[in-house]
Amino acid sequence: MHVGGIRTALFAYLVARQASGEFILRFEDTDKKREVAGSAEHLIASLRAIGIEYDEGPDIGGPYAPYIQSQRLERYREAAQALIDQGRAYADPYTPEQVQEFREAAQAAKKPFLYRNNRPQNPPAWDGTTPLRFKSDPKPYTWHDAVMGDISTGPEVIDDFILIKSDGYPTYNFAHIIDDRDMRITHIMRGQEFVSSMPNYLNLYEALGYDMQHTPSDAPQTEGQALLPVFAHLPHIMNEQGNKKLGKRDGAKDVLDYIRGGYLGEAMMSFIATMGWNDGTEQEVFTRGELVEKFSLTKVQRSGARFDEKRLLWVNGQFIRQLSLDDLYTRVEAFWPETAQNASEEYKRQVLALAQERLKTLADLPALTSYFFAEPGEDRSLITDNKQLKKLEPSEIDQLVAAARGKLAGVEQWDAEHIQTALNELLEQTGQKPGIIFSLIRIYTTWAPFSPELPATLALLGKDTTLARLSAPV
RNA sequence: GGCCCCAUCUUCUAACGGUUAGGAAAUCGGGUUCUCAUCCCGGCAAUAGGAGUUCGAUUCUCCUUGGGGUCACCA
Repeated sequence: MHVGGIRTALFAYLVARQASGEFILRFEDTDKKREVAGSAEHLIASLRAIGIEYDEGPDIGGPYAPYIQSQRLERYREAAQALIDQGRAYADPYTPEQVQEFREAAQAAKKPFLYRNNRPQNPPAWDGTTPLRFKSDPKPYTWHDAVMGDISTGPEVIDDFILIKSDGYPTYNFAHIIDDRDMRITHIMRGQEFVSSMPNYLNLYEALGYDMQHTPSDAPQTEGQALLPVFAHLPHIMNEQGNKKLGKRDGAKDVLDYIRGGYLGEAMMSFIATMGWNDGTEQEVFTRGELVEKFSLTKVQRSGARFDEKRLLWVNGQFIRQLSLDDLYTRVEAFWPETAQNASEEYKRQVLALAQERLKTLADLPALTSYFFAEPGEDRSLITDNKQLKKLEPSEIDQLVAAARGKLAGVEQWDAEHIQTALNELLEQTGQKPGIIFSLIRIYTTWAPFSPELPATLALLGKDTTLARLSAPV
């Protein structure tokens, strides 16, 4: 489940929460040929990881169970039969090859394909082994979309689409409408690609006896007649090149990949919500509570947004820094370097406190902290590439390191404050700049390209380790 | 090709018809006793083009161009 799909779910979730409504999860598993084992569990895990909770669903049940379309076939058959009885559905007598011929003929004539141009005069009774088609009533429609605004189309886009496939399963086009009615769905949010199907859906809603003038938001639910749900079609999230909608094939990572890669669920939620939505102020990151409070479909962008991973990285850093140390500690559990295995919890918490403002993702932890848990490997290039240190003779370096060791050995109370004092005295005694002496100590004790502030680092490393690393043979 | 939707910095975006067109990311400078990060300050950078309406258009209308979607026994 990539960010595009998650965003659709997120917006629906936010609208539901804001209205104190229910957000329900329904599996639309009517394409048995393309079903992927494990995808249901994966999808649920993705929703949970981002922090989207549903109130009714396949695994938790609810008043309109089952929430799995393959278990509701009887409902679709009943609804289909009602349509047949009304004369609004009929058996498709053609073979797939014949339909394909119609399609190619339309293409050759440079016209859009419409099945109804070949609608059979006297279709056979439907026996369930052929597709069942909707007998459309082509007409123009104008409707309101909560995101796109008012949209109009002509009769030429309405066709006799398939209600039930020859394998007995309904199409999405049919099943979702029946389920939505059964489950009293008030809001439909989905990708923009469904806009072009809307006229067909509207035609079916009308055949089903819907009140075409009102929606649940402007009219009370009436017993006899179903009301049209609110429609909100969301613009696509584009790939980073911006030339097509984001999909797995363009390397769109699964949201769980981001979680595994050290991204916070709430950072993902904030980032995803602000792709195509903002509250009109200059606020850049939002907590879930703020999103529920401030989200509005009317402020959703109508144009597609590109997926900008750099911005996600920044948002993630923002959230990491806002976490309490306790909270952060529980979240980084799986990200410690292996060498931290035997370290005490207290020690790890202190290391984490120093690393917190440097973490862009939780996965950065090992690179930032390894020298706190194991002897670092010497990397002389840190000295030879340093524009101040490379001017020094090796003997000068040895003298300065020895002086530092001697000074630090005399520190009685080993904490950041006393180390700082000793370091300042060392500066005076050697007459060297911080850029020389501090760099040297930092490099000898960590052998890392960067590390937290020196006094805190040494304090945490401990006196013995600090002195030992400063006396290592060069 | 028909139909539908869209169009502000590189990117995400703000702007009741009246603003030096704002913020954020990225990037480039500077500051915070060493590095990295944080934080702060500053720089760079946009209304696709053309008509029209209006005293005045990023904003309203039309055309052009560009982009996306769709035209499945997929959703």
